[in-house]
Amino acid sequence: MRADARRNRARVLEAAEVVLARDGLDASMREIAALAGVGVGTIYRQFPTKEALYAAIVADRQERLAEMAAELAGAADAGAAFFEFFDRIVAYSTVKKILVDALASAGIDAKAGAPDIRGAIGALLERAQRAGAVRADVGMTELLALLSAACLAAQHHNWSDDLRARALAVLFDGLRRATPATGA
Amino acid sequence: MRADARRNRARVLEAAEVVLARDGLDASMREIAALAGVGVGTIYRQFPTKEALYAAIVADRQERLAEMAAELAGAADAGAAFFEFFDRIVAYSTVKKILVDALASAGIDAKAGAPDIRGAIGALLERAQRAGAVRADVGMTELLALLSAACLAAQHHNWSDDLRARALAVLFDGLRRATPATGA
DNA sequence: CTAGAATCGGAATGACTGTTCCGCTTGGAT
DNA sequence: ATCCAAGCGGAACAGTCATTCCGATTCTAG
Repeated sequence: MRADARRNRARVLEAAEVVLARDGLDASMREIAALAGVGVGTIYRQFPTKEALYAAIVADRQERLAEMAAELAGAADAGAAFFEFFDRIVAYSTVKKILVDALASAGIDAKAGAPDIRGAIGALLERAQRAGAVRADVGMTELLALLSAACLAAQHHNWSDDLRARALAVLFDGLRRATPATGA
Repeated sequence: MRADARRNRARVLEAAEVVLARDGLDASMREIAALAGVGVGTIYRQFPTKEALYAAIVADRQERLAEMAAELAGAADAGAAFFEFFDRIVAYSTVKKILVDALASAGIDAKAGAPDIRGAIGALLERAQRAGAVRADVGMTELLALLSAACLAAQHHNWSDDLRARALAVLFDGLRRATPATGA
């Protein structure tokens, strides 16, 4: 690979991340090319399609998520590990919008699969459920929906650490077990 | 107004709501027209622009939501009323955010004349807490944070009715009480 | 320095989009 | 039954988009 090609690849990725964060997934290739200071053809040499470009960015973010999960995978307290992972993702998402998009493609959008992330979260969930720390009737779909919900709100409203703690406390209580039937 | 025109207007509104909920902002007028079983020209006779069509749906939805809030304000079961209204708002938001964004980008203020949803849900919360259906240590701040989270996720991922029901079931259990000291 | 291959920019392509327009159809008052 | 304006469908227009393509440029091996 020629030196200028490698340099342009990096510039394109950097520009794409900026434009993606600002304009969402409707960002146009022309705009990314303009910000990177290259022609659109240059982008297509490295990334055959728009989805491929986004996938390259998302894959990087997902890798970092997986590392975070792996750290907690062998923790002694399965319940605490699960809830801490949840909390750390939400806290991090306040800073990184891209992470939210990564979660979207990993969990809810069944289109682009990310088995490593799903697997990592799934393992934490299953361990926590076996330990009795999380109710058994919660699946990956519901979990990712709620995790994504917290991330989106935290990012959108700039949740303070305090608000995050109180909001997640309520959510975590719901995740622990179904409310026993006690009227009302 | 001729009878067939009125009938087509209703069919267009119904179809537009379905398509917008499914495809988001990228929904095309052709597709709405196809689902409604009319030509695109028929839509433009009633709604001069795409934004006008969105505005009509927003107005229609807000009216229905305001009616429901008034209805639930005096319901016998304060807890059920609270949770039902919460659910309705989340369901409604899957459509509303899309529309509000579209209207905002067009410079139209969609919030003018909107019902005071914040005040409505505040009243419902207080009543539900007095009835013991919602834990007492949840304030409007936490409630709105969680409500916003659910709405944002529902918008962002186009939650199906089924997913919304299951995700909110967990959240509602968390809202009912702190983790029971005595398990079931 | 030179050749020639790798890489470039950006015009061209084709498939969309919202919107306009017009000849044909049809409701409903007479 | 007749009439005609209100209403209709969908082709046509102008713009966008992602993607392809190719002549011009630039890097680098020899």
